[in-house]
Amino acid sequence: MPELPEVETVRRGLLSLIVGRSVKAVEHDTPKSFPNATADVERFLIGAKISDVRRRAKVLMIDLSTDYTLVIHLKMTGQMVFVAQPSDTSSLRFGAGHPNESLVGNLPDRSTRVTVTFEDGSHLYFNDQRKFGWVRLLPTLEVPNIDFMQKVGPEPLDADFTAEQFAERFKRRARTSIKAALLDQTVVAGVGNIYADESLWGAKIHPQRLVGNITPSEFVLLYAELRSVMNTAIEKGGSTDKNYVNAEGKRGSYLTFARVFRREGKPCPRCGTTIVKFKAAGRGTHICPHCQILSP
DNA sequence: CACTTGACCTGTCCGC
DNA sequence: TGCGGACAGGTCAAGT
Repeated sequence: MPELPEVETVRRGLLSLIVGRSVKAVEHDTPKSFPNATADVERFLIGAKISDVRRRAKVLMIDLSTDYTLVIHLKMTGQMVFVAQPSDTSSLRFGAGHPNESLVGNLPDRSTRVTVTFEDGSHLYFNDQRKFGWVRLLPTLEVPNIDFMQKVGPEPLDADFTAEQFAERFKRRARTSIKAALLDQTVVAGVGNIYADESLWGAKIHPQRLVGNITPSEFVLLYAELRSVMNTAIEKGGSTDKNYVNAEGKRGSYLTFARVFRREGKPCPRCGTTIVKFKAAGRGTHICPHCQILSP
């Protein structure tokens, strides 16, 4: 579930919560979660001070004073949660469904894969129910060289990323569906299932339309909708369906504003037609069958 | 090579 | 109530 807006929300939270703190200890459950050698951890992580928190696509990067970086992918159910005190339950006072509702109880819990303890006694927890996510410790200079960074497409929210560049990126996937192409991280970075559906609805494009049949003006519309939807989602603190929480363990509220995602059976906000859900590009897909038609 | 499907996991929900 | 199976979706490996 963490897509670009969710990872960006976590990044902003961590930036104000952990920069300047020094790492005292690190624990992890399985090598899959944190595959680094103990010697590297001892040498480049323990005692290091957090200097910056960055993001590229859906990948989070925590820079250390040792010129090493913690590279983190949350995949589907990953969370990065900072807790000032182990017994801090102040965030639990909000009711269920409230935008500030905490979705995490006392940490660590059974989903906790990595625990970072800082010198001042505060903690950073990497929780990941389904164990798809990972944390790796790499030299900062080597991060751009890992496979994912070499292949990933441009950042859709970059100020100098134009609609023309956006359309150009899709030419390599002309024979596939527009939804599959949107989800392809090598075309454009950071788009996942939620914002693919939301932006296609905004641009009135059926997800199964072939890329090669999308007109230039439709690409301009899709570009604008994608950026608009993602910016709105960042403002709302991201989308929380089940697991996603920000750096303080709190949910995001974008889904209360979603137009089609998880709204099957409800009316399209534009025309009132009932929204339907089906499978496209291997994913649950939501459309308005009146606004988004397959053949013109 | 271009593209699609399955695997990786666990918790939740649905139907019997 | 219990139980099996479908489902959730980011990415990579394997298959068509």
